[in-house]
Amino acid sequence: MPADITCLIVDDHEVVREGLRLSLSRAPHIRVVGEASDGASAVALAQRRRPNVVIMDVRMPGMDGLAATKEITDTVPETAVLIFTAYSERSLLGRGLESGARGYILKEAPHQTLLRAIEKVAAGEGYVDPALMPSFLNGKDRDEMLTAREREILQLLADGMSNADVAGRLFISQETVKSHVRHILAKLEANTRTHAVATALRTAIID
Amino acid sequence: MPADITCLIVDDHEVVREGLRLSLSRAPHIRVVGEASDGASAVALAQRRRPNVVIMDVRMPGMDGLAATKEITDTVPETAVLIFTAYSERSLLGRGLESGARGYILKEAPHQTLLRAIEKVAAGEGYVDPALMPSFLNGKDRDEMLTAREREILQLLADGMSNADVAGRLFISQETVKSHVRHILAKLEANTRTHAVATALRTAIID
DNA sequence: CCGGCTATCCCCCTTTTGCGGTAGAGGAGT
DNA sequence: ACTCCTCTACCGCAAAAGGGGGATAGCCGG
Repeated sequence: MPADITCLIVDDHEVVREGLRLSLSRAPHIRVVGEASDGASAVALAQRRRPNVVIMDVRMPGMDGLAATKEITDTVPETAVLIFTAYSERSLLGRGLESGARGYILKEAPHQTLLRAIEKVAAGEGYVDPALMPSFLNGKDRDEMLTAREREILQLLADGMSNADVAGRLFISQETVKSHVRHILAKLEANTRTHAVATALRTAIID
Repeated sequence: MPADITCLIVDDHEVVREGLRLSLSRAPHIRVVGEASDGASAVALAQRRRPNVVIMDVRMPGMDGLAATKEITDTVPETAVLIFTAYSERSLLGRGLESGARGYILKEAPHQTLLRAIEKVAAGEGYVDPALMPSFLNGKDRDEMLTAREREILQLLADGMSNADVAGRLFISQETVKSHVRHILAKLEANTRTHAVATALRTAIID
């Protein structure tokens, strides 16, 4: 019989932390050892408590869940991070796993599924929500197709910058920006930069 | 001593419903009489159970929280709707109240605050989360400044349509569309349509 | 060592967008 | 009745964006 699984809850919404606490309290072998409502305190708490699993939201004020995940997996390697997020952020799966997360589960998952995912990642295995597998396998995991540079440019477009503005900001030629934009449009199957930015915001490729 | 407050929970995330159930179970005078995970079943349940209060999320698959709110306040006038949503959707406040909601509270609110809000709306009073009052009073409640037509056009822009496309869709002249777009840009303080769409998506003016 | 990916840059051309000003018709409120 | 707002529509012009074609250099993995 294994020891208890220690668990850290990270989410900026009080009500979600309550819900998680309630769900986890039903599993006798899981113990919640802390809660955080933003990335920075999540990292600090993880380093102090060294839990087996961190249940991590992505969208949070200040340091977001992906940055916090990278920080935690770098400094507390024995801790497994399970990303816990909404369906609309499904395209973060790729970057989530890149940043060191061991699992990825949706907020709409029933709690039995959540408990199984926690056990899996605590045992050193990976877990990906079944609802995400189709898009993952089809390579429709859209943000994976964008390079870091392209995401960076797309982010600036979302802030209303023209090609010239972006070129100035990144110290590159305007022609280069146009080139990147054309690639972004092709990859996101968008006709206009506006459409590309909307798609990216909707699937949380940028924010 | 008043009778119990009956309450319906509407949110598409299992974990949020759990959290609400837990929070509300701590208040002896509040009784949860139902749960729904989308707008349509929320309306059906409200009509059958006729609760004192509906705690309503906004973003949901299918019928959203605003449409459900309008439907409920139209058909079950004795029921008070309390909109319960995330900070990033703060600009929905105006439309929320328009659609008949009697209160508006943020998901990050501590549960005592939530309980107070429930009591207030059950008693026939209004409630607006204090965190939203500054933007409300300053008139920075951005989506209030956009007319219905402008929102409609902005929504189409977000789907990647050109002025000509929008004109065709709405059976109006392209010049008219340009006119609307200029007004939108001015109101949202955006330089480009892309910026306007990004702002609108970020503050949930459109989706 | 070579092929593929990435980032950079350049040309030309057409279409779209943004910005200025202007204005009538209809509705709501005072 | 009068005013304010909204939606509608037009003109012209300068800037920006989109689409096509290229090219070069670095870097990484087979």
